[in-house]
Amino acid sequence: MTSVKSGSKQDTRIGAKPAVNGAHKAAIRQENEEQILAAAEQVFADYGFKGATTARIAEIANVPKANVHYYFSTKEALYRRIMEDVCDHWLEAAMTFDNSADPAVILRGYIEAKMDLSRARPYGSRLWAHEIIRGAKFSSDYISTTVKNWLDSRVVVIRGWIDEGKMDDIEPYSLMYMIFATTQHYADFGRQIEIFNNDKPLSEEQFAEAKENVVKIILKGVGLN
Amino acid sequence: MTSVKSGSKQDTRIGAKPAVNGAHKAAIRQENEEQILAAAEQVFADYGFKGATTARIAEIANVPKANVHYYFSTKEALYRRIMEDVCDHWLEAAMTFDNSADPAVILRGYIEAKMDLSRARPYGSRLWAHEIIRGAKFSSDYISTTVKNWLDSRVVVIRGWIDEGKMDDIEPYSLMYMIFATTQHYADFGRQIEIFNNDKPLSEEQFAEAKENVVKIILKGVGLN
DNA sequence: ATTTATCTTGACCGTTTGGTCAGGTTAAAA
DNA sequence: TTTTAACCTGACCAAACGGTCAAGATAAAT
Repeated sequence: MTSVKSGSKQDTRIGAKPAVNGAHKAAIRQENEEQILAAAEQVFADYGFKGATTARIAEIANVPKANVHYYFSTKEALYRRIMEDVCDHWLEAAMTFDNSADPAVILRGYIEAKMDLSRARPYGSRLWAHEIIRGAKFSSDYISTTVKNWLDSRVVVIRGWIDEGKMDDIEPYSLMYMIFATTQHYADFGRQIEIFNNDKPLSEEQFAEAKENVVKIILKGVGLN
Repeated sequence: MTSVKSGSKQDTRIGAKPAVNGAHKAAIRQENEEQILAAAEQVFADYGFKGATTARIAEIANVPKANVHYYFSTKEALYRRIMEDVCDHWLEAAMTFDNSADPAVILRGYIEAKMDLSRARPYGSRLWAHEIIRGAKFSSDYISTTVKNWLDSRVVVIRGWIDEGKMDDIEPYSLMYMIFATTQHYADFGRQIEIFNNDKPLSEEQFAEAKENVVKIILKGVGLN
């Protein structure tokens, strides 16, 4: 980790100065923000908004607490910023649920995308879980607009499939909730699964098998293929 | 609510005194403990162990904060006590998953029992979610013994069904995780579902339909019936 | 009627919390 | 080289935190 950041001692390395147009300062800012954001995502995911402390975030980010407040005015501002990131990633996965292909292909793709997201960014999933469990105090607007609009449009697509006789007559909301629940479970309850798995995280093979099983049960369960 | 509890003023009601053998004192203790436990379950479910405050618990239980500490020595003792209750209720639902009947009947019964528990005691489910998300710091022993033993024994039962050709060859752990996830989702993410449902909690009819859909998808998904 | 055991609670304590700030360092611009 | 703008942080603060306690109130036992 050859940090761009210089310590409190003067940096005398050759080439440590100019670059172009204040690139050094910009790099410092970017690196510090990233470190703080990553630490905050983890701490908020572990303890929720109320339970998380700025001191712990600073400790994990490896910066003094005052520096956290230099980059993010308040704990709430930091939390909101991370929620935005989480939502952006969720939207990305949502985009894989288009309506341009075979229902089975689309559902498989969406389930796999969500499970991969669960594995790649478990902290984001857990943060979302905290947020909803607590009553969605910061994100009810986002859910009742962006997410709900997306969900409702997918429900229409699914109802279309049902009307065309491509799948069983299943209430689409129930199906979508099931997909949400199952895919996020592998992140949110990852610790529990780990304990059941003899205190070892799921290997890549185990996770791939789990993914395939989830796809298989759901697709067959709604009469696809 | 004709409280047994007398205020700070003297209680001069006829019949307010003896009962039998200190029954009044016992009733006071029971009522206060119940009120505190109910309040604590809610507050811990909302904020997790770290985020919850004894002041908030006292406020909701409608007793002075010092009284909370009179009945439960520490915040942690109170938390552990509630976790025990939650585990007891989980065990009750687990018992419905016996191995004495038809696989479809057993699975249906277990799924319905877990969903009913989700609806009847959403706070317990959310508290469990907090506990696991944070890393099961208080309950990893319980999970790695009681819960794991139960789960492993159910996995054996399911493998038996598969060997007998009664259902598809599905990894039993994947199936059980799916049931855990989906049934608990209706409690843990109840707020999200409520928002999707036009800001109204699911009615009894809606919930019954959801339950039936979950059962239908999973049973068909694993090739039962 | 008196004693004893339990219940009640305002006031308090040491610690942790989110947040501030003055005074310093460093890098870029002039 | 000097100036300026951005970055850094130890020390600090008021509020909130978990927990304690002495003194009083109430109910059961004697």
